[in-house]
Amino acid sequence: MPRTADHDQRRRQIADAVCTLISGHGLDAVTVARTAATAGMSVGLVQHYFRSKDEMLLHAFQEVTARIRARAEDRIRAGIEHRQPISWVLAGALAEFVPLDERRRTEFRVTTAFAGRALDAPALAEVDVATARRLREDIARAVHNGKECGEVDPGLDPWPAAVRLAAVTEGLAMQVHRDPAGMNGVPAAELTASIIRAELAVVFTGECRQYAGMSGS
Amino acid sequence: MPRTADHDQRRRQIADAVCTLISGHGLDAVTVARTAATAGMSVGLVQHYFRSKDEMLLHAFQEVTARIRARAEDRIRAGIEHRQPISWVLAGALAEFVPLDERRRTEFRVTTAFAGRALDAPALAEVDVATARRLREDIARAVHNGKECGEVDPGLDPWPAAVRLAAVTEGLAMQVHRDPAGMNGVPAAELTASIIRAELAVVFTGECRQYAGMSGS
DNA sequence: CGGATAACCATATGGCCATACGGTTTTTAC
DNA sequence: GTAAAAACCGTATGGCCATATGGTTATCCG
Repeated sequence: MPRTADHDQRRRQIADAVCTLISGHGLDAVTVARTAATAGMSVGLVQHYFRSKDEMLLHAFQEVTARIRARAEDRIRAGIEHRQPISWVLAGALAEFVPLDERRRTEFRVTTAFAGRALDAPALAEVDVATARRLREDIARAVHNGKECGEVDPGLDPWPAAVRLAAVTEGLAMQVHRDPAGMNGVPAAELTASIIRAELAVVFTGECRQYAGMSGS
Repeated sequence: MPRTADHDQRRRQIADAVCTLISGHGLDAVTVARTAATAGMSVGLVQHYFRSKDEMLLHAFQEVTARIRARAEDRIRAGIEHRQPISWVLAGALAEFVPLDERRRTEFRVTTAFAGRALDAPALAEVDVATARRLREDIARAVHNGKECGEVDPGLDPWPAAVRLAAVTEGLAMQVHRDPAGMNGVPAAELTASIIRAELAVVFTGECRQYAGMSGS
């Protein structure tokens, strides 16, 4: 009987506006009024879809992390279809987190801003922790699968390796964020590629003798 | 002729209050009034020492980064005096940045909060960038000195190695921050030590045949 | 002693923001 | 066609905050 609208689409629209504002002027510049204006709607409508500002921010955070994760998974799926070695696929997926172009830069700014606020906002912190854990699990699974393909030494424990790879990726993202032009004459993209490659070479020591696979437990 | 007070001490006192507030309740909880109360003084006095809130925050950020750096340098100096291998000394210095105890946890929270705000505060960003650059320079110098001691292959370029070591350290700090208890049954301290050790082993491949030294260009 | 100067204080002010609230419009079911 | 429910709007309100301002107090020099 009632008038109807696409709830999820509206909420995504608002989340987009939040991200635009954060990326452009920082998390402190995000007010409900400004978000509504950016999204092209009224303050009241934003309130209609989110009980409070905190709820709105939480949803935006979940939205952006989900989007990044989806991109990484797409890359992995594509790599598998093209029968690339796992280490290649993983290198590409990890590079998704390093702010090397405008899109990734925007995402990095948004997630970093949220991570900063997560320091004293348990709901945001939970998203942050869960996201990081999932990434580690994905990496560990890739390493595990690498064993079956002969790319990884069967005796290697995937977990410390996953923590390590997640750490370099995240740290590298910070470095590139601070010096987008690169360091000591080396462009950021090359630096990133070489460091990730080197780091993966420590784990993926064997040749690939099967096609790549990332799925399965 | 005038009444006199220790300017720098007062400013440090205020910076301490800011850090206490950030660590306890986040950067958003830092107001001039609350800072004054925490520092045990009036709002007017804080204004007397800082023209604006931004100036106050900037000084607090500089203060805390300087303090952390001083601690790392102390560690290095002590290591040199005890004739430890450079890789040992460096391992200890890098571990200073990982939030493994309450003091480091507090510092990590404060610097991370500032790093988040630095996304749209050029003055803070400058401090952040400069701090990171200095750390890389210190690491690169250590690697360079490692060559003269025979711990490092003379053909190795210290710069990518320094970026890489800085990246793992920073990334590891994030991981430990999110999972202070450790991951997959491995305590955070052990995980940290083993990863830093492994990472350093890639660079410091030789035996130490001289006493350690970190100074010099 | 006196006055200049810095240290220090309490309050006023003006702006911004999250949220509350009362309303109008549109759709659909019957 | 009408009633109900949701979509949507604009404004009011109350709180909080940075900063401005007009003071008082202590110290020291001459």
